[in-house]
Amino acid sequence: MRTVKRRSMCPISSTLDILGDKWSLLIIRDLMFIGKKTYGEFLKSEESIATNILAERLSFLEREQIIEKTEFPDNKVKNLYRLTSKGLDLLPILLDMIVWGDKYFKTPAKIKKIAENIRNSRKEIMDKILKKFDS
Amino acid sequence: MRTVKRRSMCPISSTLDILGDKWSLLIIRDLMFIGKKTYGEFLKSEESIATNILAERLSFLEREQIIEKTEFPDNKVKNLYRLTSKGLDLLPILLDMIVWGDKYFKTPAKIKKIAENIRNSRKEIMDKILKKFDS
DNA sequence: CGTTTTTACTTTTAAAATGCAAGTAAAAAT
DNA sequence: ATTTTTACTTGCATTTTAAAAGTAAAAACG
Repeated sequence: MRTVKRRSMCPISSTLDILGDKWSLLIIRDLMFIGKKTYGEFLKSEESIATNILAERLSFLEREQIIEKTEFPDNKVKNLYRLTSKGLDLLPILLDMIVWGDKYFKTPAKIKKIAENIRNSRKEIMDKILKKFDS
Repeated sequence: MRTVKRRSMCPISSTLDILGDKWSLLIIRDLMFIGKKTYGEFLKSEESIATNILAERLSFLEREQIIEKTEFPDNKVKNLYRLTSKGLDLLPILLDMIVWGDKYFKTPAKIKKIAENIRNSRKEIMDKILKKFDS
């Protein structure tokens, strides 16, 4: 089981201790923006995460209380993952990454529009996305 | 030599293709907030990066044009690293990580104040930091 | 009701990345 | 002339990641 050792008291360092890898924030992206909720859906993402890595990351993020796992209604084999408030608080970081990534990489026109929208109306976009997760 | 393969056209994924590890953003933190500029200074950071990893990351970030290396004035053996505008554009991400990390980890009082300051006056703080790098 | 399919993993093994310690080479300081 | 500083590189062990195959229980199907 993966354990977390904080390398220092620095908040940036500690954030990276948990999220500093190539996959964790993609899972959170899928939950935050794409509406994915199950293991099988995460597995189908374009970036092709390996199944053992996905399993390890999901259980780690759950242990860190960034996501939580619940049962799917009327189905005992399917599980439903969702962001906790701690996970939802990562929204600003993801939005900044969209803006930065869009500026320095070639992206589809659709994404360019989203990035511009974030640059112009960050607060409104944040509220709109968070509203979807109101419980 | 480390090469970058984009896993997808997603800007978040592409950002992580470059910065999705435990060290790169700490080097950028040292440049952005701590005023470090040389190999030896980065090496002394509290998080104890290994010397070969530091060397690899510096050359990778240079190749990605996030930092640039110049000669130290009046010293042929010392090098001076600095952020490019592409590197400076990572400031929002780092600020968000300070806020998130501070919220969910125990941090020194000094950092708590900085995090609150970022939450209340994000724009002003950004301008202030960027002004230091005006060239 | 029996068989197939779906779902969510786990296991195995190979490859790559990271970490640690020691070594190097040129310039600067003494 | 010798020592120290600076910026790395090299070799090797350990850890992490990746790819592929396997498992087990529930659900769907005929």
